[in-house]
Amino acid sequence: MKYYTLKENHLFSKAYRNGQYSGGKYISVYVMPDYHAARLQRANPLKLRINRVGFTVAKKLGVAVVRNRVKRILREAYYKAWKTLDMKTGKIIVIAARSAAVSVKTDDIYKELEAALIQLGVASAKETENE
RNA sequence: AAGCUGUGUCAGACGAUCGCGCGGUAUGGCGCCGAAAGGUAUUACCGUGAGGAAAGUCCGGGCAUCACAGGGCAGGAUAACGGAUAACGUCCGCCGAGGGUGACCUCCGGGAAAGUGCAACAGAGAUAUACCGCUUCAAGCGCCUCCGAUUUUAUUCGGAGCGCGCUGAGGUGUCCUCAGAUCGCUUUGCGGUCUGGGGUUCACGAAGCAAGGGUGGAAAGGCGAGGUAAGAGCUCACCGGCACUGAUGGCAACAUCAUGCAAAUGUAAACCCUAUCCGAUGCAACACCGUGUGAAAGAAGGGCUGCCCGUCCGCCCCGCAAGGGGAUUUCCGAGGUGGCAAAGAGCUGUGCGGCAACGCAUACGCCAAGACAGAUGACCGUCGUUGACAGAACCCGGCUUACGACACGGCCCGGCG
RNA sequence: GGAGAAGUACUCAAGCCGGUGAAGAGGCGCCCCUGCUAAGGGUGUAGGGUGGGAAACUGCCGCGAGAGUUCGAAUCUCUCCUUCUCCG
Repeated sequence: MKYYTLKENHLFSKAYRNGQYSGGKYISVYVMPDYHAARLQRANPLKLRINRVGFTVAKKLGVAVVRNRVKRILREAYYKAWKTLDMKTGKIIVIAARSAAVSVKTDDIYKELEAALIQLGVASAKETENE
């Protein structure tokens, strides 16, 4: 388990209202601190401290098949970021798709997500530290 | 070959890497989150993992709850006929009507001789009429013919005619023309939209008739002959229509033939009538757990949740009383678990029955998605390149809508034999 | 997921138990008022497509879309599309 899915609607609206924002051509990213991070860490059997992530795809983008596909690509991009970058934990992250994201590949989404996460101070590249 | 038409099948495949949901086995944990109920990893392996429409939510069921055998009213649905089905507004067959050269397709396709309503405008008249018209009779006028009188004749007067033609004022419409208002411009005249005046033409006595005229979606069937004062299904032939008439064929709708009839505008996707069917609410139902020392009603009522009847439950106990106790009913309740997935109105093959929908029998045949921010993706290679519409949410049967490719049958046209 | 409601001109809308021309208001144009503007008053066009005409004017289509019933549909019936509301 690499993240908890964010379910509560009030947390989504709180993230939109109070969170730090970074937007690109395909996605928008909102980040705010998770006040329940300590309790969730204790609840986790492995005592890991992980993020809560929400993926948002508006109905405007298309029918259910298209929306599901976009959501999968966003999730794939987050997995890749978790593996390759040095991520901070105990955050609430909301990743929202824009209409341009319907017809692009994973690499393009990932590049934008990486840039946004670094800009917001959530992640830093591992490779640069090693070099 | 092109076009059209009907039916059926598939829904890209294989391989490599990374990754996801669920189930099982092993591993691991016995902690943590929560008031409680309850929830929970990690890793490895194995199995499994969206559709023909999963969609629209338009019908029909299953299932669940409402204490419920039943009856009536209201309300709703369906509508040729026969079958299929758990059921249906679905499917099959068939009948009738309509469309197409044809294969074939389409039809909310009962009743307007039970009743009510509606049918604008136009038109003389809209479910019954008589404006024009045609014919007869009568009045007046004119003409014609005949007779009589007068007169030399012409002429004049009177009478007669199943003889011929015409019809005063007022009001209405048509056409022409004039004036005014207003608008436009190719601006001092034309055109458009209105209002008013004048002139011209035609018709208006009674009875009969409904052929002809034009209006309209619709004017008491069409056409020809006879018939008549003029006419008319008034009569007849042919065609058409109707029938709770008969015969034949068909289970039936119906078809054909015979016989009879002249009452018959359209509209029931207007009310309505007839026949058949339907309790309501939907998995956000509902059950259980948990939580509140919850709230309300309270000896009246409650209840299938539109109404009425029936049925059922309750209307109790202590006490002289005040009062107390218990029963009953209703409502709220964050959250969790179940409902929920595996197997049934299932699929496939074969045999039999049936025109078919489908049914019966059989195989030691096949089948295991299931969440709760909601699981199938990314990238690379090969197959010649590209894959349309599109994501299960309690479960089934249909319908409708969206849409790619392929196969098979058939029709039409042209050519050849 | 389920249950409903509505769609008429640029906007708000009436008409929706069928009948000639689809009300009305705002907005918009013009005039008056003012040195100018706003406000106010008066007045006019009422929107779109297409055909005739020089223009005034006028024919046809058009009430979310498409079929059907009817002589005739904004209105009745069916199927789609869009928007909104409620249940949690």
